[in-house]
Amino acid sequence: MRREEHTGFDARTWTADSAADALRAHGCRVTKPRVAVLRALLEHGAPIDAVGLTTLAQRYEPSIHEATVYRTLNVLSEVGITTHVHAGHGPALVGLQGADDVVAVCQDCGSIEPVPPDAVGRLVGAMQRSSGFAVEPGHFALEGVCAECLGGES
Amino acid sequence: MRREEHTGFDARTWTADSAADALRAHGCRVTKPRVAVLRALLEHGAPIDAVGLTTLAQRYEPSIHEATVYRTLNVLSEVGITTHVHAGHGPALVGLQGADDVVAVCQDCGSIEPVPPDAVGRLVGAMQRSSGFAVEPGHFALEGVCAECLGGES
DNA sequence: ATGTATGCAAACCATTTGCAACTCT
DNA sequence: AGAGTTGCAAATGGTTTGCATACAT
Repeated sequence: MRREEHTGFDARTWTADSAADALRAHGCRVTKPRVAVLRALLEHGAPIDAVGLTTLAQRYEPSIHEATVYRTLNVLSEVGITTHVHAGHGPALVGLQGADDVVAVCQDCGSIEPVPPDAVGRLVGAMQRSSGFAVEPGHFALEGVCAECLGGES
Repeated sequence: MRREEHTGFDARTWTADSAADALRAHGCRVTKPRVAVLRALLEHGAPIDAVGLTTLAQRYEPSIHEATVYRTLNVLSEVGITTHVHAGHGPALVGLQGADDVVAVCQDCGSIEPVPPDAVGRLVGAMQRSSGFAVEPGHFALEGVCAECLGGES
Protein backbone atom coordinates (compact mmCIF):
# COMPACT_ATOMS: atom_id res chain seq x y z
CA MET A 1 0.00 0.00 0.00
CA ARG A 2 1.90 2.97 -1.29
CA ARG A 3 0.75 6.51 -1.48
CA GLU A 4 3.31 8.55 -3.36
CA GLU A 5 2.94 9.78 -6.92
CA HIS A 6 0.68 12.67 -6.07
CA THR A 7 -0.04 13.25 -9.72
CA GLY A 8 -1.47 16.67 -9.96
CA PHE A 9 -1.83 17.85 -6.41
CA ASP A 10 -0.48 21.25 -5.65
CA ALA A 11 -1.34 23.38 -2.68
CA ARG A 12 0.17 26.62 -3.79
CA THR A 13 -2.29 28.69 -1.81
CA TRP A 14 -0.81 28.17 1.63
CA THR A 15 2.65 28.64 3.05
CA ALA A 16 3.82 28.07 6.60
CA ASP A 17 3.74 31.82 7.09
CA SER A 18 0.36 32.58 5.59
CA ALA A 19 -1.14 29.74 7.59
CA ALA A 20 0.46 31.02 10.78
CA ASP A 21 -0.97 34.45 10.05
CA ALA A 22 -4.40 32.95 9.52
CA LEU A 23 -4.12 31.26 12.89
CA ARG A 24 -3.17 34.49 14.63
CA ALA A 25 -5.96 36.30 12.84
CA HIS A 26 -8.35 33.88 14.50
CA GLY A 27 -6.85 34.44 17.92
CA CYS A 28 -5.09 31.10 17.95
CA ARG A 29 -1.55 30.64 19.16
CA VAL A 30 1.18 29.60 16.81
CA THR A 31 2.88 26.80 18.70
CA LYS A 32 5.64 24.45 17.72
CA PRO A 33 3.35 21.43 17.37
CA ARG A 34 1.02 23.38 15.11
CA VAL A 35 3.85 24.58 12.93
CA ALA A 36 5.12 21.02 12.73
CA VAL A 37 1.73 19.79 11.48
CA LEU A 38 1.56 22.64 9.00
CA ARG A 39 5.03 21.98 7.66
CA ALA A 40 4.33 18.27 7.36
CA LEU A 41 1.13 18.99 5.48
CA LEU A 42 2.80 21.44 3.11
CA GLU A 43 5.72 19.13 2.55
CA HIS A 44 3.53 16.13 1.82
CA GLY A 45 1.35 18.00 -0.62
CA ALA A 46 -1.36 15.36 -0.95
CA PRO A 47 -4.22 14.30 1.31
CA ILE A 48 -3.01 12.15 4.18
CA ASP A 49 -4.50 10.55 7.28
CA ALA A 50 -3.94 11.79 10.81
CA VAL A 51 -1.66 8.96 11.85
CA GLY A 52 0.60 9.38 8.84
CA LEU A 53 0.63 13.09 9.40
CA THR A 54 1.68 12.56 12.99
CA THR A 55 4.65 10.55 11.83
CA LEU A 56 5.64 13.29 9.40
CA ALA A 57 5.15 16.02 11.96
CA GLN A 58 7.37 14.20 14.43
CA ARG A 59 10.33 15.02 12.23
CA TYR A 60 9.88 18.63 13.26
CA GLU A 61 8.51 18.06 16.75
CA PRO A 62 9.46 14.58 17.95
CA SER A 63 7.25 14.65 21.02
CA ILE A 64 4.05 15.58 19.22
CA HIS A 65 1.15 13.36 20.22
CA GLU A 66 -1.57 11.97 17.99
CA ALA A 67 -4.26 13.66 20.06
CA THR A 68 -2.54 16.97 19.47
CA VAL A 69 -2.53 16.38 15.75
CA TYR A 70 -6.26 15.71 15.81
CA ARG A 71 -6.86 18.84 17.84
CA THR A 72 -4.63 20.86 15.56
CA LEU A 73 -6.44 19.58 12.51
CA ASN A 74 -9.74 20.66 13.99
CA VAL A 75 -8.38 24.12 14.55
CA LEU A 76 -6.84 24.33 11.10
CA SER A 77 -10.11 23.29 9.56
CA GLU A 78 -12.06 25.89 11.52
CA VAL A 79 -9.62 28.52 10.36
CA GLY A 80 -10.12 27.32 6.80
CA ILE A 81 -6.64 26.05 6.17
CA THR A 82 -7.50 22.39 5.82
CA THR A 83 -10.38 20.14 4.89
CA HIS A 84 -10.88 16.47 5.49
CA VAL A 85 -12.36 13.83 3.30
CA HIS A 86 -14.02 10.62 4.36
CA ALA A 87 -12.44 7.90 2.32
CA GLY A 88 -14.27 4.62 2.48
CA HIS A 89 -13.53 2.37 5.41
CA GLY A 90 -10.23 3.89 6.42
CA PRO A 91 -9.44 7.03 8.35
CA ALA A 92 -10.25 10.51 7.11
CA LEU A 93 -7.80 12.19 4.76
CA VAL A 94 -6.63 15.69 5.51
CA GLY A 95 -5.69 18.11 2.80
CA LEU A 96 -5.00 21.79 2.38
CA GLN A 97 -7.95 23.86 1.37
CA GLY A 98 -7.34 25.14 -2.13
CA ALA A 99 -5.81 21.92 -3.31
CA ASP A 100 -7.83 19.78 -5.69
CA ASP A 101 -11.35 19.55 -4.37
CA VAL A 102 -12.31 15.95 -4.74
CA VAL A 103 -10.14 12.87 -4.63
CA ALA A 104 -10.68 9.24 -5.49
CA VAL A 105 -9.28 6.50 -3.27
CA CYS A 106 -8.26 3.11 -4.60
CA GLN A 107 -9.87 0.31 -2.64
CA ASP A 108 -6.96 -1.99 -3.33
CA CYS A 109 -3.81 0.03 -2.74
CA GLY A 110 -5.08 3.15 -1.01
CA SER A 111 -3.61 5.47 -3.60
CA ILE A 112 -5.22 8.85 -4.00
CA GLU A 113 -6.01 10.59 -7.28
CA PRO A 114 -7.49 13.96 -8.03
CA VAL A 115 -10.84 14.19 -9.78
CA PRO A 116 -11.09 16.66 -12.69
CA PRO A 117 -12.68 19.84 -11.29
CA ASP A 118 -14.97 20.33 -14.26
CA ALA A 119 -16.44 16.87 -13.74
CA VAL A 120 -17.08 17.75 -10.12
CA GLY A 121 -18.66 21.01 -11.17
CA ARG A 122 -21.09 19.22 -13.46
CA LEU A 123 -22.08 16.86 -10.68
CA VAL A 124 -22.66 19.70 -8.25
CA GLY A 125 -24.78 21.47 -10.84
CA ALA A 126 -26.83 18.36 -11.53
CA MET A 127 -27.67 17.92 -7.85
CA GLN A 128 -28.48 21.59 -7.51
CA ARG A 129 -30.93 21.30 -10.37
CA SER A 130 -32.47 17.98 -9.48
CA SER A 131 -33.20 18.55 -5.81
CA GLY A 132 -31.67 21.80 -4.68
CA PHE A 133 -29.08 19.87 -2.69
CA ALA A 134 -25.84 21.82 -2.28
CA VAL A 135 -23.04 19.30 -2.67
CA GLU A 136 -19.90 20.32 -0.83
CA PRO A 137 -16.90 19.09 -2.75
CA GLY A 138 -13.91 18.34 -0.62
CA HIS A 139 -15.95 16.67 2.09
CA PHE A 140 -16.15 13.24 0.57
CA ALA A 141 -14.07 10.98 -1.60
CA LEU A 142 -14.88 8.80 -4.56
CA GLU A 143 -14.01 5.13 -4.36
CA GLY A 144 -13.00 2.59 -6.90
CA VAL A 145 -9.98 0.86 -8.34
CA CYS A 146 -7.02 2.71 -9.81
CA ALA A 147 -5.60 2.00 -13.25
CA GLU A 148 -2.58 0.22 -11.82
CA CYS A 149 -4.58 -2.15 -9.64
CA LEU A 150 -6.99 -2.80 -12.48
CA GLY A 151 -4.13 -4.01 -14.60
CA GLY A 152 -1.93 -6.00 -12.28
CA GLU A 153 -2.23 -8.29 -9.25
CA SER A 154 -5.12 -10.43 -10.66
CA MET B 1 -32.14 14.76 12.71
CA ARG B 2 -34.82 13.05 10.66
CA ARG B 3 -34.37 10.62 7.86
CA GLU B 4 -37.71 9.91 6.28
CA GLU B 5 -38.93 11.23 2.95
CA HIS B 6 -37.00 8.81 0.82
CA THR B 7 -37.92 10.69 -2.31
CA GLY B 8 -37.26 8.37 -5.17
CA PHE B 9 -35.76 5.27 -3.70
CA ASP B 10 -37.21 2.01 -4.82
CA ALA B 11 -35.58 -1.35 -4.51
CA ARG B 12 -37.86 -3.37 -6.73
CA THR B 13 -35.12 -5.79 -7.68
CA TRP B 14 -35.08 -7.87 -4.51
CA THR B 15 -37.76 -9.70 -2.61
CA ALA B 16 -37.41 -11.73 0.58
CA ASP B 17 -37.62 -14.87 -1.55
CA SER B 18 -35.21 -13.92 -4.29
CA ALA B 19 -32.70 -12.82 -1.69
CA ALA B 20 -33.11 -16.08 0.22
CA ASP B 21 -32.50 -17.96 -3.00
CA ALA B 22 -29.39 -15.94 -3.67
CA LEU B 23 -28.14 -16.85 -0.21
CA ARG B 24 -28.75 -20.56 -0.79
CA ALA B 25 -27.10 -20.34 -4.18
CA HIS B 26 -23.97 -19.17 -2.38
CA GLY B 27 -24.13 -22.02 0.10
CA CYS B 28 -25.29 -19.80 2.93
CA ARG B 29 -28.02 -20.80 5.36
CA VAL B 30 -31.27 -18.95 5.45
CA THR B 31 -31.75 -18.30 9.14
CA LYS B 32 -34.38 -16.36 11.01
CA PRO B 33 -32.03 -13.50 11.89
CA ARG B 34 -31.00 -13.16 8.26
CA VAL B 35 -34.57 -13.14 7.08
CA ALA B 36 -35.37 -10.53 9.70
CA VAL B 37 -32.59 -8.27 8.40
CA LEU B 38 -33.72 -8.80 4.85
CA ARG B 39 -37.32 -7.99 5.65
CA ALA B 40 -36.33 -4.91 7.58
CA LEU B 41 -34.22 -3.73 4.68
CA LEU B 42 -36.97 -4.34 2.13
CA GLU B 43 -39.55 -2.69 4.32
CA HIS B 44 -37.42 0.36 4.96
CA GLY B 45 -36.60 0.89 1.31
CA ALA B 46 -33.90 3.52 1.79
CA PRO B 47 -30.29 3.34 2.93
CA ILE B 48 -30.06 2.91 6.69
CA ASP B 49 -27.31 2.38 9.25
CA ALA B 50 -26.64 -0.90 11.02
CA VAL B 51 -27.97 0.21 14.38
CA GLY B 52 -31.25 1.45 12.95
CA LEU B 53 -31.52 -1.70 10.92
CA THR B 54 -31.04 -3.77 14.07
CA THR B 55 -33.97 -2.00 15.68
CA LEU B 56 -36.14 -2.66 12.65
CA ALA B 57 -35.06 -6.28 12.42
CA GLN B 58 -35.92 -6.84 16.06
CA ARG B 59 -39.56 -6.52 15.15
CA TYR B 60 -39.22 -9.81 13.35
CA GLU B 61 -36.58 -11.41 15.53
CA PRO B 62 -36.53 -9.72 18.94
CA SER B 63 -33.36 -11.38 20.15
CA ILE B 64 -31.22 -10.42 17.15
CA HIS B 65 -27.91 -8.92 18.18
CA GLU B 66 -26.08 -6.01 16.59
CA ALA B 67 -23.06 -8.18 15.89
CA THR B 68 -25.27 -10.57 13.99
CA VAL B 69 -26.62 -7.74 11.90
CA TYR B 70 -23.10 -6.68 10.99
CA ARG B 71 -22.17 -10.23 10.10
CA THR B 72 -25.35 -10.66 8.11
CA LEU B 73 -24.70 -7.45 6.22
CA ASN B 74 -21.25 -8.66 5.29
CA VAL B 75 -22.72 -11.86 3.92
CA LEU B 76 -25.46 -10.07 2.06
CA SER B 77 -22.94 -7.77 0.49
CA GLU B 78 -20.72 -10.66 -0.59
CA VAL B 79 -23.73 -12.30 -2.16
CA GLY B 80 -24.47 -9.07 -3.96
CA ILE B 81 -27.75 -8.25 -2.27
CA THR B 82 -26.63 -5.13 -0.46
CA THR B 83 -24.05 -2.39 -0.72
CA HIS B 84 -22.89 0.04 1.87
CA VAL B 85 -21.98 3.65 1.58
CA HIS B 86 -19.65 5.62 3.78
CA ALA B 87 -21.47 8.76 4.68
CA GLY B 88 -19.27 11.39 6.20
CA HIS B 89 -18.59 11.15 9.90
CA GLY B 90 -21.46 8.89 10.82
CA PRO B 91 -21.93 5.17 10.41
CA ALA B 92 -22.10 3.42 7.04
CA LEU B 93 -25.43 3.28 5.28
CA VAL B 94 -26.67 -0.03 3.97
CA GLY B 95 -28.90 -0.27 0.93
CA LEU B 96 -30.15 -2.89 -1.46
CA GLN B 97 -28.08 -3.33 -4.57
CA GLY B 98 -30.10 -2.19 -7.53
CA ALA B 99 -31.53 0.79 -5.73
CA ASP B 100 -30.20 4.19 -6.73
CA ASP B 101 -26.47 4.04 -7.03
CA VAL B 102 -25.22 7.13 -5.30
CA VAL B 103 -26.76 9.08 -2.48
CA ALA B 104 -26.07 12.47 -0.95
CA VAL B 105 -26.19 12.94 2.81
CA CYS B 106 -27.15 16.23 4.40
CA GLN B 107 -24.57 17.36 6.94
CA ASP B 108 -27.21 19.13 8.99
CA CYS B 109 -30.18 16.79 9.22
CA GLY B 110 -28.79 13.48 7.98
CA SER B 111 -31.40 13.15 5.26
CA ILE B 112 -30.51 11.05 2.27
CA GLU B 113 -31.21 11.92 -1.35
CA PRO B 114 -30.58 10.04 -4.55
CA VAL B 115 -28.15 11.45 -7.10
CA PRO B 116 -29.31 11.45 -10.74
CA PRO B 117 -27.78 8.37 -12.37
CA ASP B 118 -26.80 10.19 -15.55
CA ALA B 119 -24.80 12.70 -13.53
CA VAL B 120 -23.01 9.81 -11.85
CA GLY B 121 -22.39 8.23 -15.21
CA ARG B 122 -20.71 11.35 -16.52
CA LEU B 123 -18.49 11.53 -13.46
CA VAL B 124 -17.45 7.90 -13.83
CA GLY B 125 -16.69 8.50 -17.49
CA ALA B 126 -14.61 11.57 -16.71
CA MET B 127 -12.44 9.68 -14.23
CA GLN B 128 -12.07 6.79 -16.61
CA ARG B 129 -10.81 9.16 -19.28
CA SER B 130 -8.60 11.32 -17.12
CA SER B 131 -6.69 8.65 -15.24
CA GLY B 132 -8.16 5.24 -15.97
CA PHE B 133 -9.55 5.10 -12.45
CA ALA B 134 -12.67 2.92 -12.22
CA VAL B 135 -15.03 4.71 -9.89
CA GLU B 136 -17.41 2.33 -8.14
CA PRO B 137 -20.67 4.11 -7.59
CA GLY B 138 -22.59 2.92 -4.57
CA HIS B 139 -19.49 2.73 -2.41
CA PHE B 140 -19.38 6.33 -1.35
CA ALA B 141 -21.79 9.14 -0.63
CA LEU B 142 -21.82 12.79 -1.55
CA GLU B 143 -22.06 15.32 1.22
CA GLY B 144 -23.55 18.73 1.46
CA VAL B 145 -26.63 20.55 2.66
CA CYS B 146 -30.15 19.67 1.54
CA ALA B 147 -32.60 22.21 0.16
CA GLU B 148 -34.64 22.22 3.36
CA CYS B 149 -31.69 22.92 5.62
CA LEU B 150 -30.38 25.56 3.23
CA GLY B 151 -33.63 27.42 3.57
CA GLY B 152 -34.76 27.10 7.15
CA GLU B 153 -33.32 26.70 10.66
CA SER B 154 -30.67 29.41 10.26
C1' DA C 1 -24.84 -35.34 12.59
C1' DT C 2 -22.11 -31.59 11.49
C1' DG C 3 -20.70 -27.58 10.07
C1' DT C 4 -22.65 -22.91 9.95
C1' DA C 5 -24.67 -19.03 12.51
C1' DT C 6 -25.81 -16.86 16.76
C1' DG C 7 -25.34 -14.29 21.20
C1' DC C 8 -22.45 -12.29 24.19
C1' DA C 9 -18.30 -10.08 25.68
C1' DA C 10 -14.16 -8.46 24.66
C1' DA C 11 -11.04 -6.48 21.15
C1' DC C 12 -10.16 -2.93 17.68
C1' DC C 13 -9.49 1.33 15.20
C1' DA C 14 -10.22 6.21 14.50
C1' DT C 15 -11.25 10.06 17.05
C1' DT C 16 -12.44 12.80 21.23
C1' DT C 17 -12.07 14.43 25.91
C1' DG C 18 -10.64 15.32 31.05
C1' DC C 19 -7.09 16.99 33.46
C1' DA C 20 -2.69 18.48 35.25
C1' DA C 21 1.52 20.37 33.47
C1' DC C 22 3.38 23.60 30.24
C1' DT C 23 4.25 27.74 27.05
C1' DC C 24 3.09 31.25 23.98
C1' DT C 25 2.09 36.28 24.17
C1' DA D 1 0.59 36.20 34.89
C1' DG D 2 -2.83 33.70 32.59
C1' DA D 3 -5.44 31.88 28.94
C1' DG D 4 -4.62 28.78 25.41
C1' DT D 5 -2.11 24.22 24.43
C1' DT D 6 -0.04 20.00 25.14
C1' DG D 7 0.73 15.15 26.57
C1' DC D 8 -1.01 11.28 28.38
C1' DA D 9 -4.58 8.14 29.56
C1' DA D 10 -8.99 6.97 29.58
C1' DA D 11 -13.60 7.31 27.22
C1' DT D 12 -16.30 7.04 22.87
C1' DG D 13 -18.60 5.22 18.74
C1' DG D 14 -18.68 2.08 14.93
C1' DT D 15 -17.44 -2.38 13.65
C1' DT D 16 -15.09 -6.90 14.12
C1' DT D 17 -13.82 -11.19 16.39
C1' DG D 18 -13.22 -15.42 19.73
C1' DC D 19 -15.67 -18.76 21.73
C1' DA D 20 -19.21 -21.87 23.43
C1' DT D 21 -23.96 -22.79 22.32
C1' DA D 22 -27.82 -23.36 19.13
C1' DC D 23 -29.70 -24.32 14.67
C1' DA D 24 -30.40 -25.27 9.51
C1' DT D 25 -29.68 -28.75 6.36
